[in-house]
Amino acid sequence: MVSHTCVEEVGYKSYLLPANARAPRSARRRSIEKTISEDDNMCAIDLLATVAGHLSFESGSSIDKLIEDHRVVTQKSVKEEFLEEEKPLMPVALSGEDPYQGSLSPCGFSSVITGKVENEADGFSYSGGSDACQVGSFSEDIKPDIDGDAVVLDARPNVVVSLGSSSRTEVPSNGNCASHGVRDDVNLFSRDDDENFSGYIHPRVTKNSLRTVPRIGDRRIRKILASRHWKGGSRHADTKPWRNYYLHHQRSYPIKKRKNFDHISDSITDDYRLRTKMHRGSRKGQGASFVASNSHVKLRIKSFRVPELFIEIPETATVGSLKRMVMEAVSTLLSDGHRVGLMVHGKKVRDDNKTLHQTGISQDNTHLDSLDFSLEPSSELPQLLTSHPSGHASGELLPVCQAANMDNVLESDHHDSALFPSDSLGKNKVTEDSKAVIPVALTELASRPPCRKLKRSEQQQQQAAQRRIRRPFSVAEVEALVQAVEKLGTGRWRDVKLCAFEDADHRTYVDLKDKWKTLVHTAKISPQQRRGEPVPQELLNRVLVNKGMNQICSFSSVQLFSRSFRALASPRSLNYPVQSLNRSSVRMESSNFSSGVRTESSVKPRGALIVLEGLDRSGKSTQCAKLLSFLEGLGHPTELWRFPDRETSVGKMISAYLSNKSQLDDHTIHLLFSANRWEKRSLMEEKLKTGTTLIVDRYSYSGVAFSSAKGLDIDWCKAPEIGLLAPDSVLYLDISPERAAERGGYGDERYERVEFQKKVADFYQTLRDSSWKIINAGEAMEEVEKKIQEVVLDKVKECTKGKPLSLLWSS
DNA sequence: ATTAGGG
DNA sequence: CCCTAAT
Repeated sequence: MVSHTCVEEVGYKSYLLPANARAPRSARRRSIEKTISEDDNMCAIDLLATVAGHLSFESGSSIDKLIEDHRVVTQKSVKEEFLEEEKPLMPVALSGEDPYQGSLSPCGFSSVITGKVENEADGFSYSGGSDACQVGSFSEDIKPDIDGDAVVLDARPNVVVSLGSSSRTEVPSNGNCASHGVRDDVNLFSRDDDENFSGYIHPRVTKNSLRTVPRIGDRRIRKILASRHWKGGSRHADTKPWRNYYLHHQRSYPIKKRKNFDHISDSITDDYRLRTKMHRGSRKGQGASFVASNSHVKLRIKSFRVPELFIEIPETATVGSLKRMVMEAVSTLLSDGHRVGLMVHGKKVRDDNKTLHQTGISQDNTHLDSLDFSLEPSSELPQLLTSHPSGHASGELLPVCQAANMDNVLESDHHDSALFPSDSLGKNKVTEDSKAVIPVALTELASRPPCRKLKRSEQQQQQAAQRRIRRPFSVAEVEALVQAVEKLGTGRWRDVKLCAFEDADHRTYVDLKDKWKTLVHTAKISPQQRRGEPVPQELLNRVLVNKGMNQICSFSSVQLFSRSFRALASPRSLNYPVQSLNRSSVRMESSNFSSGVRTESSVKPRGALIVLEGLDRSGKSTQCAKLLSFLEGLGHPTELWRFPDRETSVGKMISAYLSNKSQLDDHTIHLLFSANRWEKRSLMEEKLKTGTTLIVDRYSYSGVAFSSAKGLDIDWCKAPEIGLLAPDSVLYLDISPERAAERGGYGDERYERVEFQKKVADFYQTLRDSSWKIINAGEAMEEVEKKIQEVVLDKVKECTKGKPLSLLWSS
């Protein structure tokens, strides 16, 4: 019909609509079977269908013919450049002024109807305005005018044709006659919408339906501000042949619909769907008002936004062809995997699994106007329905569908589809009705084609089924997780899962990853800010120690460990070059440990080695975490370490011992603790030399003090520690054993523990040296924190200035 | 299928 | 916990 120019030439992408896109809309009645359970798409489709119907009508060609035409066009592949223009609104035939009422009453939705009516009335008014124009365009009357003018939208790219009134404005190029003509018509149209709708669209059916059932089905398309730009067009273009319309930017146009209460509308939609073959969704009710009784929410969608369409078409093209193009474009859009987007209070709701209630859509407090439906480009096809193919709840559906009301159905569809009150237009589109028009069965609509599905219902189901329940991690789980991460590092969640949570089906590796993420966060914040079951600080510190650890790191550690271990065994190997760590920051150090320590350190700024010591429960771990945050907050490279480091080979032995899985002689375990520090020595030196400050939770002093308290000779205990890096500062958190015991954690052997701790405290005293700073740990946590910060900041500055590293007890 | 991030 | 992009 219309010659099409290639859009491509223009530089746009031309899309051909799939021939199948439009199916003949022969079927008028909506058979349940036909209806496919679909989601949003369906709704949209329905709307489109309606629109299409109108268009075809206007063109005067029979539907079939239209279809044919479309095909032809498609095949020709024509690429025409058109700007699209408008879009038809679908006038929905309304009988009388209050079609709704008429229709409703039969259905029993009178109340609803009423509400709607008003709304619609509003809508009408709109239509009367500029918006109306578009509508008018559809009418045959208008055609002539349009044709004459030749709607040429223009070749320029990005011309947007808006269906709505606004569109006109936007389309400057045309602006002329055509537009004007259109407008005038529009007004007319709006009036006649109902009649036109019924008549035109469904000529056959129309007759009866009109009379008998007043439906409402008008829709207007308005242009809404385009808030979204998709690229969908291009995307689609690549993969699918489309019509010649551009979807560059799409804007959404809200289409207003009226409810169709009569069959006709439904049938139409159904037919359309069939035609288009799009089906996936079941139908949805049409604009609906919602009311909800029970826990059902009823929605009425008056309009929804569709993406913006760009069309290029030669001036010589006929209006009819233009309309067809638009129609096809719309159909294609709908069929091409677009889905309905939902916005609640301006916030986009992406989680299809959420329940309406969770989303804030509830019968009582929902302001329907706060809901916006829109068509969105979706890479994926409709995904929804598929999940629950089998609809269970047929019961409700059937009744609804059948009895009912197409209207209801339609409305539902609309909802799903997208209604959307554009901001400009649309807020009020959705209104609440006092009554529930459609009882939506939660059940699905699914498999069958229940006439309509409510998205909501679907969502609810899905949601219920999919949203997993929250299962807070227990301390034991956290420990297992921490242990696994210490072993495997981060970045291997699959392995972590297999390693520590193989039996916990409800913990996916993603969950573990997420938990780790939250643990790291938790460890960084102050205990006061934490919620939920408190996780032992000890574990959190281990989290901090291991955060960001990856396989590479662990590997390095192992290597370093081996090296240092060898070094320990035979001093000869001390000059073993430090292998470059995986990290680029680490440079190869050719110097051997000892020389490096003594001489090279002064050359460049280095990190400080800060050690926190103290009795159990003195607050070391907590303060370590705070100090870490503090230094990191200053932008100072800092890491938190702790001994024993259970990650190493020796560390595992220590772990086994500590967990009573192995019995070791006190001397043996002491040496293991010492070896554990030695295996980390080289890495420690690397870190310090490369500017990283290390905060170490327990160090040689603890080892010596505890072992000595057990009865070992203190000098013997110190021997293996000789040669380790000496801390730049030792912060001793001083607290009396009794006081520490009051903090809990000593369990039943309180007395024993206290006595032992006293011994430990005594040995600590003998180990004091100039690097020590005694901090009164009995003070408020904040005070302690503050004092520590002062001391550490000082030390860090000294080290930055080149304070040389020294060795422990070497001289 | 996993991972890494953002929500 | 979910969702998604990237791998």
